[in-house]
Amino acid sequence: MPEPLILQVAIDTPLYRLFDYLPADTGKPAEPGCRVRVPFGRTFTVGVVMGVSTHSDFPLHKLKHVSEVLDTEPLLPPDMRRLIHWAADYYQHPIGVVAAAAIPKSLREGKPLDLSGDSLWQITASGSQTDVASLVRAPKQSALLGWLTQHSPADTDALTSFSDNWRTAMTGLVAKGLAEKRIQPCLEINNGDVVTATQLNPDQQHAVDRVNASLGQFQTFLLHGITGSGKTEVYLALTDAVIARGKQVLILVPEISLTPQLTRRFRQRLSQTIAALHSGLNDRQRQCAWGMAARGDARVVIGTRSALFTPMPELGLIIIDEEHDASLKQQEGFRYHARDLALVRAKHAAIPVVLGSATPSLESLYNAERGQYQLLQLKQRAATNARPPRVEVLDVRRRPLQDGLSEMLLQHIRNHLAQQGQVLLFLNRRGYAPLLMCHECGWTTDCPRCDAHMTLHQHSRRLHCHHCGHEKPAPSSCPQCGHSELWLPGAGTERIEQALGQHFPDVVISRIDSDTTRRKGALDDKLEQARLGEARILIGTQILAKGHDFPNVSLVGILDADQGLFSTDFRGTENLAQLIIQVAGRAGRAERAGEVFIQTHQPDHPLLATLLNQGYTGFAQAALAERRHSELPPFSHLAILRAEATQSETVTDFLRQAKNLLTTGKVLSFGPLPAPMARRAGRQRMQLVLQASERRDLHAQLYGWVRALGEIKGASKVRWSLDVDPADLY
DNA sequence: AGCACGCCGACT
DNA sequence: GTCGGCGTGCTC
Repeated sequence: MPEPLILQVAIDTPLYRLFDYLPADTGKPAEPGCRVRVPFGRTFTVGVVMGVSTHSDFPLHKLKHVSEVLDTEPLLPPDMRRLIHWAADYYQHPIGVVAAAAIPKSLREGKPLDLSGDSLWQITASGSQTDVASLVRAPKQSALLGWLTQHSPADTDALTSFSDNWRTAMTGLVAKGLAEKRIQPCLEINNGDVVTATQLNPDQQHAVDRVNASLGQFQTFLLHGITGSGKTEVYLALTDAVIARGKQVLILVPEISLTPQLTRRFRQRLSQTIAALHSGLNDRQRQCAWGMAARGDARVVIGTRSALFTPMPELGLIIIDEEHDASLKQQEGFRYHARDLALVRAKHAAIPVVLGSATPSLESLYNAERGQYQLLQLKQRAATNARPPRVEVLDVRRRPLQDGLSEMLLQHIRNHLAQQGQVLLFLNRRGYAPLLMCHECGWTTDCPRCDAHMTLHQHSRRLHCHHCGHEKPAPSSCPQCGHSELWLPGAGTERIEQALGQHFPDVVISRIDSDTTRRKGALDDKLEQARLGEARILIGTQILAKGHDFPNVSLVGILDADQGLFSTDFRGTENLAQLIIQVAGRAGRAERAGEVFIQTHQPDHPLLATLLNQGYTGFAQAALAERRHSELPPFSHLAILRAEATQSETVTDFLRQAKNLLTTGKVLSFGPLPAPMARRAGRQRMQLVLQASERRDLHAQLYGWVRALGEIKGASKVRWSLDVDPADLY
């Protein structure tokens, strides 16, 4: 009797194992990498075959049959399956959940891979010659034809915004030969002229040569290039070289809208099929781009974190832009770091990786220092006449701040505006004021569900909790003592915008934060307005710090550096230093040398001093020395068990038992400690921090420990998650 | 995570 | 009587 064939299937469920199935009754084979529909519990679900075997640990008579094989060709090639296994093991996350993260949603749901692209409708030659008024008997068609003369070709989104029921009219126009449907491939190819490459400067050329010399083997390069030094030119030259060898290139960028910008630049320069994977795509476009890369039709993929999981059969190079950026680490569920996984993928594929940044992470600098990575430096600004900005600390102690702005800073703003400069102000706090306080009795606007204040949003006269989303009308007098004078300490972007409007009534001010850019396309509009110089003062949050080019900005102001200086997190100062350098890099990118002003109550803070006197590298040296001294990453390895429940005793109990389940002295544990915001959205949050000197000791412990956690009594009342290599301790 | 079973309270 | 509250157990 032949041994039964057992299919090992990854299923999107929080269980740390594969599920064994018998082949489909139809006899259709399911190779590893194919999706299968399977009976699971009392329902059906879609899974991916990760392997086949001749035996199962599960009783044979209890095995069910696969109900349908969804792919004839493997959807996930062997290297992707290997990466999924590796990641599930490293992050101690259920393999089915990891596999699900590697596949676009529509494919995860079992739909066939559809590479047909978007539908576009366009006016035909006969349509453009037809007098719109001649369609008197069909007013809807007449109107649509008139609209099409202006908007052809139009996609479904555009047509829907014209009219909800355009399809009937369109069918009529198509029948009359006045309009036609065309399929737009989901990959755009540059049909126009290719912009010629600019001459690389010696630093750039050296970097390109070094990476080119390593093609075909695993090697990590840290490309440390000051802002404006032309990292993108290096990426373009490398991509060109790799494509010329018949290989594909994967480029990862941080979240928040940088993808379109970079994609545009690549399309202008390379007449290549480029797939962009960013948040603006719908499910269809996403799976189409993914599929084109998987077939090898797309030679370049540019995307955010999750694009790391795009199958690319001819992958020759991975580039991680802004490798220090926190958005490369997923902060919920499957908490992977795309940069770290990229290194694993590159190692398996025997190809080089380039990590680019003006402010590399301390981990990467340390790896470069000890020879793990090759350091490539770009020290010259690429644009010939650009000069580095002048940085000045504004000591705001004992000087009255009006709505968060010092008189010194206002004076500088006046000067720059008078000289036709553009001003960019950065404040990582949105809203009008971070809280309201009663001058009489000290009452504050505490969130009922969090250990946090509620922020006043003046425009809507409402209080918002930025941590749980709770909202209510802002009171006009104190609800506790009835006093009518409520004090508004501190300022957010909304308040700065209003104050600036009073100081500079004739100047266009643009506020760029998540409140003003919620509408789709609003961010792009605002960025365009800023680039063109229509808005003379820009005030914004984090969004403004990320790589956008504003050639006319001559003054950059960091309104509250104290926020970062007082951060309790071990990466707090690193993040602040990166932010200051990144934001400062927005100043004076064109012909004008810029000025950067940092408002602080801590002008003598050693971090600021080191950063300003010795630059980012000097700061990094000092910060690494501090990390070494306190045995923090990269000099030790951390994992956090985060847990929350409605009752704090439930959480403490759970974490205490978890701590008792640790079996080795090589892993130290700290806690249970309350999370920095102990109560959030009505739930009590605690954590247990694990620390080990050796990575392998930590991982040897995690495997059994994580599986034992679910067995803890009372665990079902606790929401817990493990974070390996946490980005922060929050 | 879903989903269903199961055993107690307040409704037509 | 039964609708539904969420505790508990299971998923090849």
